Amino acid sequence: MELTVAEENYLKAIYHLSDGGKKSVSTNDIASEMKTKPASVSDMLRKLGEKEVIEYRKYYGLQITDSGKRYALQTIRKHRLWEVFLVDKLNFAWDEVHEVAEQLEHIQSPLLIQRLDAFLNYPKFDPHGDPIPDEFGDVRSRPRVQLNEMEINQTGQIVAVEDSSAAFLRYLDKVGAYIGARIKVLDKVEFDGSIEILVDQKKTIFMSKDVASNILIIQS
Amino acid sequence: MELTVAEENYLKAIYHLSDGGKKSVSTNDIASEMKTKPASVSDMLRKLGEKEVIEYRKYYGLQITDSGKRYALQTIRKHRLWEVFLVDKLNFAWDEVHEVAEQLEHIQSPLLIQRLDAFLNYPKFDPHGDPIPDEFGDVRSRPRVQLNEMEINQTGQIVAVEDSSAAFLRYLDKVGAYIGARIKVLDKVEFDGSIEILVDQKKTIFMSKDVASNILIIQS
DNA sequence: TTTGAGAATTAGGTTGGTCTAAAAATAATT
DNA sequence: AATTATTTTTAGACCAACCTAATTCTCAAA
Repeated sequence: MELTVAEENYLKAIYHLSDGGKKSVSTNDIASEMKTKPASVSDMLRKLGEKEVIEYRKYYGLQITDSGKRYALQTIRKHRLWEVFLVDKLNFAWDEVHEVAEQLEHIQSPLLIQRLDAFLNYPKFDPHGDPIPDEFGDVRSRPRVQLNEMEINQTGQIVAVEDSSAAFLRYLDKVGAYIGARIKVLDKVEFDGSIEILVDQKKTIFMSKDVASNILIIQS
Repeated sequence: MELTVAEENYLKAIYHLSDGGKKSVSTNDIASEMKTKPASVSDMLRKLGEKEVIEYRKYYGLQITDSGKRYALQTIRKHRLWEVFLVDKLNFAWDEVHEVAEQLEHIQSPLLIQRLDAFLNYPKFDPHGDPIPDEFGDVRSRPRVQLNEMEINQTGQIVAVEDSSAAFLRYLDKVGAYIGARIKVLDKVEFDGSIEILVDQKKTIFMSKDVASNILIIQS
C-alpha cells in the first residue's frame, strides 16, 4: 500500500511524539507539531485508521500499529541517510540539513535507498547522533557514556542524567545544560577530573568530575 | 514565484515538445506526453498563462516565455545532475535512472543543487549524453562528429544526418538506425573505411564509409 | 451530579489537479 | 459554401489536504 506524502509526515510525527508507540499523543499535539489545525488532524487520523497504520478510536486516542511503525521507521531511515549524505558528501552543516532531508525522505525508490546506504558505508547514526533504522526497521541505539569519561574534542548529546534529584536538575538548568543539548569537550583537568564543555556551540561550562559523572552522553 | 510539482512537469514537457520554444505544441500532444486528458491540459495552460510562464491564447496555441524557459531549464538541469549522481556515484544503469530523477528534480533547494554540482565535478553532460544547463540556463551543446571518424568501442547517440534525402532516411529506417539511437562502434575495416555498429545494445549494422560520413553523432 | 472548560470531531467550504461529458471553435472535405 | 470531423475548451464532479465555525464529547470542579 502506498502512503501519500502528507500521510507519511503525520505518521512520522505520531511516531516521534509517542516515542515509538509508548506514550499517548493528543490531536492538539499532532496539530502543533504538523503546524496544522486540530480539525485537519481528526480528518487525517480517520484516514490513517482506514489504512490500518494506526488504531483510532474517536475521542479516545490512537495507537500506532506494527504496520504503521514500519512505515514510520522507513521514513526516518530515509531522512537520516539523506542527512548523512548531505553532511558527509555535500559538506552541509548539521543545522542546514533538516529542511532538505524533509523533502528527500519522500522519494520512493527502494533501490535508491539501498544504493545510498552502501555509498555512505552503511552508517549507523545520522549527523545528530540519532540512530538509523535498518531496512527492517531495527534500531541499534548508541551506547551511552558518562560525560567525565569523554576525551578532549569529542562531541555528543546529553541524553539523560543519573542523578535526577530536583537539586541536580536545577543546577543543570542554571548553568545552561539540558537533555538534548549538543556538547563538545573543550578541556579536562587531570588533577581533579573537572571538565570544560561547550554547549550548543555557544556557551562554555565548567563542572566537577562529580557532576560530569552524572551526565550521560551519546557520542557523535 | 513558486511553481507546483505539476506545473514544473507540464512546463518541462512543453519545453521538450516545442524543442526549446521553437516548434508549436498541441493540447493533445501535451496530454499524451503527460498521460493526462486534454481537458486537464487546457486547465493547466490557463494557470501557466496566469503565472506568465507561457503566453496562451485559447484555441490558438502557446509560446513559452523567457521566464518559463528559465524554470524549464532549471528543472532539466536538476534532473540531469541527479542522473549523473545516480549513475556515477550510486552505480545505477543508465536505463534505471529516469523514474527516480523525475522525483528528485522537484526537490527545492538551490544550495543542494550547487553542492551536488560541485560534488559531481561540474559535469556538462548527463549519462545519456544530453547537455546539462548551467545555473543561468545556458547550454553548451556537445560537438558533433561524423560516424566514420569514431574509433572502435566509442559510444554515442545519432543526433542528425547530413544527407536528409528521402532515400537516405528510408535506408536508415530499413537498417534500424534512427535519430536518437544509441550506438557503439564494434569494428572498422581499414581497407575501405566501412564500419560495424551496435544500435541500442541489440542490433548490429554494417555500413559503408560513405553512409557513415552522413551520420552525425554526439559522443558519450 | 450537574455543569462548564477544553479537547476533539463534524459540517461545510477552498484549492490544486484530475476526470467525463457537453459545447464551442477550428480544420477538412465534399 | 456548407457540412462534417477534429481539436480544444468549458461545465460540473471528485479526491486529498487543508481551513473556519459549529457541535459533540470527556473530564474535572463546584
